[in-house]
Amino acid sequence: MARPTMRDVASTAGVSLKTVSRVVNAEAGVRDATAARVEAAIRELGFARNDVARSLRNGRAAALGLIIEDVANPFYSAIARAVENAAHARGHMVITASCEEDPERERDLVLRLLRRSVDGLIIVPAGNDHSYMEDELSAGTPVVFLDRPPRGVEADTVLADNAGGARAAVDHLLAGGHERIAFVGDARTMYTAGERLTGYEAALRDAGVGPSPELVRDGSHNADTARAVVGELLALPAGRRPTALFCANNRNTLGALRALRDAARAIALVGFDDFEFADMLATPVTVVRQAPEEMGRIAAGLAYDRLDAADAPAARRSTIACELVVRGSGEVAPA
Amino acid sequence: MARPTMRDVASTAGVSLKTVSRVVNAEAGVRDATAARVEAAIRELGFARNDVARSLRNGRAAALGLIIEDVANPFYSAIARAVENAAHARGHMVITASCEEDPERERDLVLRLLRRSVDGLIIVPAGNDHSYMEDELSAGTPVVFLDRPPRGVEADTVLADNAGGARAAVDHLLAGGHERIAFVGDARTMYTAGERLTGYEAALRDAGVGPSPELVRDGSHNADTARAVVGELLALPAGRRPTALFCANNRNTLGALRALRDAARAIALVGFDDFEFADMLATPVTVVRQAPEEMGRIAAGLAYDRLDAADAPAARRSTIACELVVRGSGEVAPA
DNA sequence: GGTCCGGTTGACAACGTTGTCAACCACAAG
DNA sequence: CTTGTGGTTGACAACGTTGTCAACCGGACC
Repeated sequence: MARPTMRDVASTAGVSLKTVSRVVNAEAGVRDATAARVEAAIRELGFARNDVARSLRNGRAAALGLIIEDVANPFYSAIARAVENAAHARGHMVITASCEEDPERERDLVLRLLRRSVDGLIIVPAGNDHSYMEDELSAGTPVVFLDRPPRGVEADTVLADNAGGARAAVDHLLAGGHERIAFVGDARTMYTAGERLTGYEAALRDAGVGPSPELVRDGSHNADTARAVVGELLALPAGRRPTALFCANNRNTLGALRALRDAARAIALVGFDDFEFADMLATPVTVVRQAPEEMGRIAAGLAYDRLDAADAPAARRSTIACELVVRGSGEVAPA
Repeated sequence: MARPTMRDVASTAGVSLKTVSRVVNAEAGVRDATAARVEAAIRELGFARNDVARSLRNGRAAALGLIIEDVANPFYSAIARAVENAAHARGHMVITASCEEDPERERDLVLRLLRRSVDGLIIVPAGNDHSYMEDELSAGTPVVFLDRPPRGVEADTVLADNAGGARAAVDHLLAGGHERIAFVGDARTMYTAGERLTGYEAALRDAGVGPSPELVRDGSHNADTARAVVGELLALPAGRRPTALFCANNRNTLGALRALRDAARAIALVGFDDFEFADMLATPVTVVRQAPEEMGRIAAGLAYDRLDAADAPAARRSTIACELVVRGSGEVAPA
């Protein structure tokens, strides 16, 4: 036989379809003897409930949708893991999708997940306008924005304290006597990059260090471009050359470290976002640690809260502190 | 209104439900004028097809299930990414789940995914007996085992050349003049660890180097235990101490490197599985590179092949070569 | 004018489950 | 003996879609 259904189990056990459903879902009100007959039939046929039909019937897929930039980036895979843990605790599954900073693809993935009736959606947004999901939001589907806030709609949001973390990093370098501190990161139009750049600028301003446009390199999104950018910075004449680097995310940190190795230079460096081998480099890398697991956990919590809530709570925003982890690279003295 | 259905669109457009279905699925045989009316109604109501109902109707969820050990491990997240790419090309989504080496959980996740009618299942197995999925296999659901073979059933399998890679690593160390080469890895009951240990033993035997049980440490599954194990090895008296380490996976490599740093020692080391910062350590790390992206891509390909095939092909097995990447740590001379 | 034809459209059932409600039974109480 | 009660059980509709088949239409042909 193909795949047995409750109907098949019912006829084998000599009961009605509904009674099988009751047994399968452990509902009360079935006589023990009847339940035993049904269970025997289930084992005999190797029956397994069809969860697609179940989802259709009750309108929920028992799943969370997760849209991130790229699962292969450790920051996002840590988030994915945390979300999965939360979902698993509910007996839910996670449908993960990478949108690669493409707003078009983000939108496509969001709509596809909603068409599948996910119970909630956690999304690291790539786009600049999320008004397209207004309908779903007001329809009550829990949507949580992670790492970056939504634009054009109100929704639960979980952010790192990007500006605070950046400020701590730059303050740390300033305290070490640095003044020519370069910023190496993504375009400031990208939310986290913008916030980190803002924190960088604020720290410099508060320290009375004038801005130096030449040292602000906001436009590199991967390790290769960061490597090239830092190569350029190192090639500047001595008086204009930075004595320290602030790298705004893990891709840029990697690229910058490669450039320093290429040039056999060891200038001060603080990276935003920790990484597993940070303590293993010749000069262990000082970083601003984010807490991706915690961010993922909290985001899932907000989604489930909203799912459970009788009335729709107002949009909530949670900001997670970052922590400066001093390891050595940030403590290199100015040249 | 709640969420509009085709029925709503139909009554708005003044056509039948079926005609809406035809337009939504871009089926031929609808007059242009009619299609235009339907499309207008779709836009007016903000209709989106319910894919759960669609999946129920045609028996396929348009999704791939992926079971791995842990998304947060870069080896697995690279696989996840490759599988997602293949699925995306088909308009499919991926449901990813981590089973943490727990056979119980593996089984639970497999059954849950099958209950959701996934089109295919790609699984890095934790268990020792997969006969429980025989029914599904013979029912035609494509199941591909990745990184480790199934036991108790026949199914498509994609493996790395573990023994060959290990042999290449140990040959390389032997060629460098090492004889006391330690093995640091998981329990040999775990497939990949067993194969790598076999390759290690074969290489030593072929080189005429007698076995040294003291140097075979098969039992550490994470960085911390590997660190402790290597600490013990380094504490052996000079004549018994290894002059080189072969670390059987990325967790063990990390732990071993930490132990070497702790002891401020630099003995030769080759790791199985590459990692992003391997070239950035004080002594760049020589590794046997696996190709997780390729493994994931091929696994997804096998699953889709089987899905498309008219008749069920026999179980296929694909073995992916590994490549020795020489960077420095494997070329440290014996003490 | 009748017939056939291709293109277009719609009625209906089905996918497998769960919620609603009514029916049924044995037994106790009046 | 009748009525009520609580515990079991089942019939039926519904979730929203798609496959099957029949009906319908206008025009070309005899």
